[in-house]
Amino acid sequence: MPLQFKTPDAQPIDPRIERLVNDLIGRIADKWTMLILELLAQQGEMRFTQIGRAVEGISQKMLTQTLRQMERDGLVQRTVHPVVPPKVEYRLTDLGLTLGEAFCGVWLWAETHLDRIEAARAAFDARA
Amino acid sequence: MPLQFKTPDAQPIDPRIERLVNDLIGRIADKWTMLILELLAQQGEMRFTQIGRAVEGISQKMLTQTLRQMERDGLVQRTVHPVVPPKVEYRLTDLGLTLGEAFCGVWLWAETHLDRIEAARAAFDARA
DNA sequence: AATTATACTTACCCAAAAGAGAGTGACATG
DNA sequence: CATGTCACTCTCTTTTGGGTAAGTATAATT
Repeated sequence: MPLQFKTPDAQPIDPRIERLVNDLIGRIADKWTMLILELLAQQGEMRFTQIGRAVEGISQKMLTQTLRQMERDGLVQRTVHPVVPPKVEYRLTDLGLTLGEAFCGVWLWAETHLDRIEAARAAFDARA
Repeated sequence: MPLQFKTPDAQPIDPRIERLVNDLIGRIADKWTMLILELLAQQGEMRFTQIGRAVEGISQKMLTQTLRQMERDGLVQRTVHPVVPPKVEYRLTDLGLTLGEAFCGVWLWAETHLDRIEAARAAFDARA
């Protein structure tokens, strides 16, 4: 029988909360979500294609999908203006804004430690 | 021709940095990485199977893979004790620790706003 | 002589995620 | 009358993520 990883030997904090938080982190800690969050945090209100152009490499499908998820989670507010051609605007809710602020530290970290990471990688690859 | 998302119309901050940071975020904003980071931040040094038991649902494969990546990025230090049976210990580097701190805000946020998110979801699903 | 323990690696496979590309509706403009 | 715009949606294919199971090495235990 192979290893199984079933019974934890660390202290169980509060399994219910723990699971929910991990679940939430898993959903929010997603590349596109973080990128869009950053963008909207600094740009305010934006339209669909505007976001698409700004977030490099995202496909229409992922854009819609991510935006919908964020809307469902209460992070963005979606405003449809009933005009032709359609005009839909996205902006962070206050909940989204607070998440943006929480992520701020991560961005700063990334910017700050970019070269250390690249150096670490180079070193690692050289060793291997 | 469908939409293309090529030319940004927002101000280009510094495309090189921007790309690198996004890239980095993309690699770090991964479920397992974040979970292991959290774990090591609060537990200090841990062995392979210990981590495996503590991180619920992770398979050996993903554990090794994630740990290797983190090592490569300079986030964890891997110490092999040449004994039999093998003993390998993992701990965060100072770089890893700072990242853990940066993420701390996100965890707090998740814990704090859990119910608002669940409420938002319920409301959204009710509307649809 | 067989089993146990640890920290893996390798091979195989499947399902889910993501990308590419075309299509839609309704009006405005050339 | 054709073309373009916007915010999508739909379908198809490719890529990736990740699970399962087995194998490896070595020494101590039974």
